Amino acid sequence: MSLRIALLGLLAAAGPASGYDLAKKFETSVSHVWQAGHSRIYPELARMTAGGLIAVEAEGPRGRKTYGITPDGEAELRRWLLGHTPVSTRRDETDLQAFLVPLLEPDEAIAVLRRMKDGWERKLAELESLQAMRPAAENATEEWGPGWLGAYALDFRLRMEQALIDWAADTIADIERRRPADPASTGPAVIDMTASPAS
Amino acid sequence: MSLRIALLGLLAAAGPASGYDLAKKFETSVSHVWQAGHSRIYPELARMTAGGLIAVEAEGPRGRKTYGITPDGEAELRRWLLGHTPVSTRRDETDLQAFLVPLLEPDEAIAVLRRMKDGWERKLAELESLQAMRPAAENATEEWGPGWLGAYALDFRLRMEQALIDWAADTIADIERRRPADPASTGPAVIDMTASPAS
DNA sequence: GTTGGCATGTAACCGGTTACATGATTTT
DNA sequence: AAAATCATGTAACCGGTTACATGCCAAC
Repeated sequence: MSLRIALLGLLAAAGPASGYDLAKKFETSVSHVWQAGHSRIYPELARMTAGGLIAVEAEGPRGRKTYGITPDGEAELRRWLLGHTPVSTRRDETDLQAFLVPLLEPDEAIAVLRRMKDGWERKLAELESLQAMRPAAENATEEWGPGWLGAYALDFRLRMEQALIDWAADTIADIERRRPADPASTGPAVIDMTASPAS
Repeated sequence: MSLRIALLGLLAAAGPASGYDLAKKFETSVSHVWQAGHSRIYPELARMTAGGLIAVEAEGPRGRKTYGITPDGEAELRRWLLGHTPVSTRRDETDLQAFLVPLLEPDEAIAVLRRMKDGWERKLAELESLQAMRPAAENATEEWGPGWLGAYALDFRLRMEQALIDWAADTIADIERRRPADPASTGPAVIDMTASPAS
């Protein structure tokens, strides 16, 4: 259902668009928040048209179909936004890596965490440059409205990246603090299972 | 591939277990980080056994099969943890909601954000109580090892929840600041599309 | 006239969820 | 004897990814 909502949201906020347009928006603006390829978008648009949530408003050159949101579609979108309790089915590989990283030797764990941190820092820089690009009007006194779409989400993502970076830094520091000072103990890189034979 | 890694990780950290045991661990300890139902776990265990990553170590009462990780399995796990660059395919409905919330009227948006914040605060409290329950030994001077599994992940999740709560609080404040003071402008609850007809 | 971007779609596959299905053992 | 829990599996469905397939139009 979420792809449907994302599409309705884009049509509501930015006006009529074709499947191609929407796919490109998913690649650019929305990509930090949701991803979808055209191969899922086209069938979904067809189903939504059949369901009366959107309608073909115009047909263009290369078989281009421009879709617009219908009142039914707006109602559906509103219902979701107002009534939907977000079921947070987190399934990010990063979480899993955070969970399993203690299985590695300290030096290895630190190396892995450094790599993760580097990636997040690059991502953060990218998002910050995006934020800097936003027109000043949006940062100032402009009134509430669809133009704001994305500003809060960007802030949201920025905070997430920052939290990830902080976690990595603190975890690296913690491992270094605990690491046995004896260099000989940095032994063979094998998972040690003897310490906890059972749960 | 990630379910496979999660299963290998559990077997490496906590020793041999049955599919049933693993499914229960997914419900409890791992659930904050990764979810999987038994209907995916059993076939995956079968495939991993066929691939030599795990092996049936014992058979119990009700057809119970206890699996243990093999050297090949450990190697696979290590390879993933060391070499895997996390492809962060975030697809959390919360992100989407953050993105679309400006489509609502200020009052509505605030109500939605408050609800989200409440949920995260409950989750945070739950995680904090989990953290408090951890044996003191783990917080002190214990050496690096598989016993640490979960402590960093818990910290990770705590930081995420806190960042979400902060974002919601600041966003609510921002909307309130911008909201037109005139009560009459809190008009019909319809998505206004006139302000931005095209991207 | 050829390259590149516009534009739409389908098919195979993969991983996850929900529901179906069965039966053994232990506890009350 | 009944209920709860242990324990394993399969099937239908759904959503997403990758790859396949086609063709139009504009620019160089």
